Amino acid sequence: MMTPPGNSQNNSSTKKDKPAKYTIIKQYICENIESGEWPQNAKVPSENELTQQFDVSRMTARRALQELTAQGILVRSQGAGTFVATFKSQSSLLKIRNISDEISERGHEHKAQQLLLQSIPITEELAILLNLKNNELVFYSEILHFENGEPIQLEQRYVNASLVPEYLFQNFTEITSHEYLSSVAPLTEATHEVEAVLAEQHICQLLSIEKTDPCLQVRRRTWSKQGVVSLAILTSPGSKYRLGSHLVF
Amino acid sequence: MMTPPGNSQNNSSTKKDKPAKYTIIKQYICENIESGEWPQNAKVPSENELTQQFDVSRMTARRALQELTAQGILVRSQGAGTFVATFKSQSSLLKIRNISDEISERGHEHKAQQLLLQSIPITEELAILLNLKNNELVFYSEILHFENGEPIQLEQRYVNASLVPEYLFQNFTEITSHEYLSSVAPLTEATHEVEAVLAEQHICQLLSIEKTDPCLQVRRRTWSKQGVVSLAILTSPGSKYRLGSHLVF
DNA sequence: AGGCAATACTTGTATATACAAGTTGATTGT
DNA sequence: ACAATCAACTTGTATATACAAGTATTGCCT
Repeated sequence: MMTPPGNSQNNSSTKKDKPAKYTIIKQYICENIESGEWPQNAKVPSENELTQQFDVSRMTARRALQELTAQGILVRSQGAGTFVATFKSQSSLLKIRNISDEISERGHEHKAQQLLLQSIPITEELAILLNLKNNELVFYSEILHFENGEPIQLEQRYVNASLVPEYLFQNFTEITSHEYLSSVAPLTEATHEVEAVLAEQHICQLLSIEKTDPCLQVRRRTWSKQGVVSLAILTSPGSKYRLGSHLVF
Repeated sequence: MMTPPGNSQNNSSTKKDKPAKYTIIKQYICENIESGEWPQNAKVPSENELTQQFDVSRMTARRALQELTAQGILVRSQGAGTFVATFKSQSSLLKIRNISDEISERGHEHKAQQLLLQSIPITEELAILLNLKNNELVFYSEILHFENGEPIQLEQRYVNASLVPEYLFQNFTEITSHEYLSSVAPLTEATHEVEAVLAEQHICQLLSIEKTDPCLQVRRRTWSKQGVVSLAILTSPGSKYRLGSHLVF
């Protein structure tokens, strides 16, 4: 009998084969991160150091670091070193931004992303929901277009201002509420907005978190010729669990 | 002025540096997939073939294939070859299953996952929601435990049966409704279930899809010592957009 | 024709090497 | 004291090689 593809999922609980060297190094790194030995932004051993510690070639040590980087656990910087990713660099906030890279990777030309950042009048409800004072909340929106003007994606984020590094603000263009609405209007209908606010309440319940819990909200809506695909995420930064997501075309 | 970390996000629209060789190969592969030249399950040129076509070393060709595999675009099988990933192998359904791999990768022992598959009485509402006849719907649940019994994750999936390959059924243990409820009871409270059903409606609105549209629903809830993190996804398989997500510890 | 073994091809792991390019800190000269 | 230069270290790209291990086909023998 021929085994159908995908059925060869050997139950990983009974793995007697000795693990590969790069796997051992990956586990070593993960254990140090999980135990708190290496906190956020901590420098992890360089390729050469791992080469000596584990008596492997540089390419083997490199593979471990590269795979953990692909998983978002580490961050590498040419010339500087490899570091434990921070919550921010692992969060949806940054992962969603990488969609821009994914698009260009597949050869599609797309306009430089249009970044809009502004303070908005905060409803009392929203302030309670995010457990924030007025000046601590930042509304952050981003639009991507293809070269022909076809909209790809609109993002709207309500973010705790203390989570946004100051230098990031310099890259944003502050616009008036009127400018924002006129640029977004072709994309989003008012009805959707209303529904989104309603859904907000119930997602909170679905997540089993109190409305007064501090949280990072990312709301995402993506357009295509076929229709609309959307995703809403609520992440509690207090927990050690990091919820990441990405969209693949 | 010192550049803060993360600010060195060179706008990828003005990249004059000639791309790396492995990048060119990646684009070549992506273009053939996007144009439909290489459909799902199509065999991609092997490492040796790419080596000759692009006049690079095997390791360079290999890197292109590996990175696209990490992105879920390709699927590799030792001895057989590299293939374009199918919708199923890219979908949330399979990606969520990989959480099990991620856990063991980080050195945590965990029990073999408990798989429960059963036909359930379908409410009329649910049948309309999924646009399915009675015998086409499959309820599929999965529970992960740590070795000490601490629950990690419960998944509940209502899936179009035609999307589930037949051979997959052989791996599942069919249990009675009573057995299921008794095993799930310690994990999920009734109140959460009620809220989930309510949220279902509003997520549908948030996604701007009709309730009669065929869709694949994945509902996920994850436990930790700190609290509960959960994610709900609705994907329209009719569109060419594939929505993937994963959870990182 | 059926079963079996050898073979060719594929991906997986691992090493060794070379140079390019970015970062950091120390040294040196003004 | 300041600035420029240099050296050391880091990651990025690329090649060449070797063997292990899984898959599929071919062809031989019964």
